[in-house]
Amino acid sequence: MVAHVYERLQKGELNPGDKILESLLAPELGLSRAPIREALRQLVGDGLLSDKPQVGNFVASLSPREIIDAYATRGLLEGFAVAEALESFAENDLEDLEDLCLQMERYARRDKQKELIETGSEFHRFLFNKSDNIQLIEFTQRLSNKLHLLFYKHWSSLYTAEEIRDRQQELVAVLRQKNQALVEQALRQHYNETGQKVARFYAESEEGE
Amino acid sequence: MVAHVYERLQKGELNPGDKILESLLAPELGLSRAPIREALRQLVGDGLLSDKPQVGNFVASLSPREIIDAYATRGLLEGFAVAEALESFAENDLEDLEDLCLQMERYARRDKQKELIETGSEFHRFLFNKSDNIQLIEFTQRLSNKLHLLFYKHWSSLYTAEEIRDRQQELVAVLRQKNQALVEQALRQHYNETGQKVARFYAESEEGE
DNA sequence: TTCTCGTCGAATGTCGACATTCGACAATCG
DNA sequence: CGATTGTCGAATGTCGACATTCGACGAGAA
Repeated sequence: MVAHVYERLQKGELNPGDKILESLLAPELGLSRAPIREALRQLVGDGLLSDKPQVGNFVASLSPREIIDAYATRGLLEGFAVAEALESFAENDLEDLEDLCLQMERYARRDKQKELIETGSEFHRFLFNKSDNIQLIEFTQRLSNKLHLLFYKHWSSLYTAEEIRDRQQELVAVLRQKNQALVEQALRQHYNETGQKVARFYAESEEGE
Repeated sequence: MVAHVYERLQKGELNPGDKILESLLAPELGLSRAPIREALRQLVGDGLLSDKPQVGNFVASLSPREIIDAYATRGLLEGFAVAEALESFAENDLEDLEDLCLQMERYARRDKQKELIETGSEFHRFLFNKSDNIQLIEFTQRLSNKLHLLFYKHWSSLYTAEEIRDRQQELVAVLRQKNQALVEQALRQHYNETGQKVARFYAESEEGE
């Protein structure tokens, strides 16, 4: 199943560039190669793996530029989605979002990496939930999977607890103004900053190998 | 191969909702079911087919709403890509684009459907070529394939020859102004209009069945 | 020593057959 | 007569084996 490979990727047992041997995964999961191949194809479609015909599947390895671009694209999509659904954010929705900000701060302070990331995902899922543009949702979901998995390990070390809280709260504050263009711009910048940071962080950690 | 199914879809031999029997395609192409399944998975990933587990693959059938959303998303992506690369459009690039506009008008007048569509694709490919955001390019390519194939038949009957020329020329005129926000807005509107029109057209042609 | 060529192993791509599951039809019951 | 259930066919999902191709290793020549 694809969930198994997801886990392996999260646990860091598989690093970017590593080759995925279907002939190893198959007996490991007690399945034949056919369903394994299907799962791998799906992961390739999600951008988590890259496929070289007649050679094999490899864990995707993004260049700093690709990382930045991927985050920028995510900001573009999410900014548009939220701006379109801006009207449907009621005051109590915004308060829920602010609660999530504070919760994230608490998790960040206590080094609860897993819970922090999960709450962060929930925050953005909440933002997106109001959108009903299926196409947009699908693309964003894919990007989210991709980025989430590739940088799961680093996420919690990018910002301090205060920065996390402030950055998220700023987004909520922009939502309150009910200005579409502003919301788009804010989310783009939000993701651009994170993209830059991830790319830098990633480049440094690659140097040490 | 996937190209074969593409053709069948273009020729209208396969209509939205139709079931794709892999056990029919396999002998037809002289292959076993394994490579057929891989090709179908790819088409599902591109959004051209939908997959119901344990049931089969079907030609994707979009609701008017999904059509509108897909075009809106395309406008979002292309608008952003072109706006980002706005600086790199030189005057002779713009002139090339204007030539393409006139060529489209000629093809439209002479009912050269195939050439018209191909030139239209070239126009937008040209717009996109300056972008180097791989993630953006990939998403747009997918959307392009999807929309192109599903509405190939109708494209040439949506606008008159003059409308086609004017609409494209207006885009070039906006490019000339070198204003990012304006470009984004223009391309979004461009695709929104087309999306609305395709959705209407499609809904009407569905009624007659 | 270094470059080239040939061989070999291993992993992917493909195949045909089997198992499983879904959907339709029909017989039975209320 | 209508609804429910059981049966049957057919298509998908899965499997193990074979064919093909790529990459590495090693031998030989310059």
